[in-house]
Amino acid sequence: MPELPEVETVARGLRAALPGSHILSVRLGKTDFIDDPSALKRKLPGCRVMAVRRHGKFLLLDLDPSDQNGRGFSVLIHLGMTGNVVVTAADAPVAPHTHVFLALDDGREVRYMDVRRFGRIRIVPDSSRDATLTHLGVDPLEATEEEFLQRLGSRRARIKALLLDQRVVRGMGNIYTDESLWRARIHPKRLGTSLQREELRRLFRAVRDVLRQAIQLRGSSVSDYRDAEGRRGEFQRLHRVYQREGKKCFRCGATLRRAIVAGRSSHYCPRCQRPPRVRRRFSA
DNA sequence: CTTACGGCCTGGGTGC
DNA sequence: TGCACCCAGGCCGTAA
Repeated sequence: MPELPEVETVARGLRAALPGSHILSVRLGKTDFIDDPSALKRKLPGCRVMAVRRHGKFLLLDLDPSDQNGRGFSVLIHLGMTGNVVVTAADAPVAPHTHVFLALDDGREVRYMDVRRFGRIRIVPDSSRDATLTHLGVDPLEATEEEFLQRLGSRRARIKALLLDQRVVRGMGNIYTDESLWRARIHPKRLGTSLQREELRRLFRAVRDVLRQAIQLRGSSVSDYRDAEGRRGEFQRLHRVYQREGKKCFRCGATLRRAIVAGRSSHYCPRCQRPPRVRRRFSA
C-alpha cells in the first residue's frame, strides 16, 4: 500500500533513472485503470522525460514532445494499493500483472505493474491546473506548524479521517496515520476540534518524524512493495501499532487494539491513546 | 456546508 | 482440493 514514503521512494528511483531519456514506444496489457489508453499510445512516443515529481501519493512524469510545436504535458500515476513502477532492461523477464511498457531509446523499459489495478494512469495537459492536484491539501513535510494546526484543529471530523483525507493533508494512508497517532498519543476517534494545541503540535512532530524516518528506510514492505531497484523497504521493522493487534504496546505494555474508524482498520493503544467521551446522539 | 456511511472496483491471503 | 470471505484507497451517492 504505497503512501507518501513509498511513492517518494519510487519517485527518487525514477528521478535517478529517467530524466533525459526518450520514449520510443508504448505497449499495453489490461487498460481498465487507464483513463485514455489510446492517448498514451499516441502521445508518448518521441517524448523526452524532463522531470519526475511526487504530489501526495501521485507520481508525475513531465514530458516534452520532440515536435517543436507540441506542448509539454505530464503523465499522472496513482499506485493505488499494489501499483509499482520500475525501470529495467527491455529484455528482462516480465513480472506478472505488468500492464504498461514504455520502451526507452537506450534499451531500457519503464514498466507499470499492479496486481489489483486500483491504480490510475492519466495524461494531464497542465499539472498546475489539474483539479485532482489542486484540490489536494498540504504536504505534511512542507507545511508549517501553524498551517498544520489550523487545518486539523478547525475540523469536527475524527482525527483519523482528517489525516486520511487527501484534501486536508496529502500523502498519508492507513499505516502512517496509525503510527503517527500512536507516537502523538492521540486516539483515532478524537475530533479535530477537541485537540489541545499541545496535542496538535505533538501530532505535527509525530507525522513528520514518522514520514521522514520511513523515507530514509525506503518505506514499509508490508506485502510485496519494492522500490525501483527491487529492494524491500525497512520501515515495517519500526511499526509500533500497525498490524500489531493483540501485541504489547512498546511504550506502556498494554494490549494493542484494532477498531474500525473512518471506515478503516485502526490500530492503537487503549492506555496511551485515551478515547474521547462517548458521543451523545440527540433526537429531539 | 459538513460529516458519516455503504458500496464498488480487484484478487491474494486466510481459514474452514 | 476447493471456496467463501475479508480487506485495502479513492471515489461517489445518499442521508442526517
